[in-house]
Amino acid sequence: MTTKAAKSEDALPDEALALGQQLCFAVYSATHAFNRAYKPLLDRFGLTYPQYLVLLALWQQDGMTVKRIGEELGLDSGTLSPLLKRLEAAGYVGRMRDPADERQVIVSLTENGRRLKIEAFKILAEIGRATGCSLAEVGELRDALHRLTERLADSQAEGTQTD
Amino acid sequence: MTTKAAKSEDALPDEALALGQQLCFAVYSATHAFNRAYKPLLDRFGLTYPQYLVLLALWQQDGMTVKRIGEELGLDSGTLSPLLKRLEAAGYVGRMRDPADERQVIVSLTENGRRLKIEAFKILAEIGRATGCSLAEVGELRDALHRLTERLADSQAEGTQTD
DNA sequence: TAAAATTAAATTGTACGCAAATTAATTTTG
DNA sequence: CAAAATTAATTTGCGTACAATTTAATTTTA
Repeated sequence: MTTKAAKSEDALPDEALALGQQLCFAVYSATHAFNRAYKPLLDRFGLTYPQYLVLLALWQQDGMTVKRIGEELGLDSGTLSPLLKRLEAAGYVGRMRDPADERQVIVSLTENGRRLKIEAFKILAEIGRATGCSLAEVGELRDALHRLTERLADSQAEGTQTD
Repeated sequence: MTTKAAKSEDALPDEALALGQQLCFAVYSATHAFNRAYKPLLDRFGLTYPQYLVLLALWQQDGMTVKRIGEELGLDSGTLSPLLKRLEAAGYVGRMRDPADERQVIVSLTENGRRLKIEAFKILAEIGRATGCSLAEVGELRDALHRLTERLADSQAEGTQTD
């Protein structure tokens, strides 16, 4: 009588809570695995992984504002402000107030920052090798994750509605 | 002559570096999306997501050592020690030195910690809804991520070899 | 068995990541 | 056009993460 779960309402078995069953934990673990894989490759340049993401964004489009970079990466200025200062101190980017709107700060690659792009292709290849995935597999998994991220964000937006 | 990329060696196009193309960034973004989705659900209990992961682990197997929990979650004692102190302060776990080996600290659920497990099923259901994935989809994506994580970890191990 | 090596946690220092408060500049609007 | 509202960055405070160091306990081994 006491052995079978409480309310039959959900009927979720105990194993449903196991870490290995959780998609969120699989994502969380993969993030850490990527971080560890990138670390030795980025250490040579004194970069952290989030800093590298900012450079990836700037290599595609130089001269973005802090806000724009935040939109690209899903980070807020509270995270980016100190990070960008470190990137500046490392000599990879410069920051200057937009003369047309002094509230905004424009972040631009330095010569060193631009030069680093060549190295990024090597890092990319190295990581690609480490994943052991075909381009097709990478593409599928990436797209599935993007859809997942989108749905999670959407459901957040719903919960925020003023009804 | 100057327009076409440098060494034909890799022949990776510029777009290969785009954030949207990166599997690592898709994983990174999904992690943040999960964190944001969990936050309002966990705030009610004064829990962070990593703290919740520790509870998930303890609900499966109570009374683990710090090291064992670290192996389950892929975290080291530098992260877990302060985290577990907060879980203790919140009244969800107790910590005590193993009398048989005073180096080890055994972490056990309190009555409140055990009670919370019921709520976890609701959180699980809520997140499941937010992902908008079928059980089959979740399973596939999760397994693909586990394989990816494994391969990344393996390639790390290789790089550490003393050859 | 005493010294050396190993092990488990905790601690320290650096860097995200985010919420909330602050500051400064620009828009809105009354 | 001046006050109010909004916006962009910065700052502050808290909680991960992780490397490196420290402390204490246990094993190894000499």
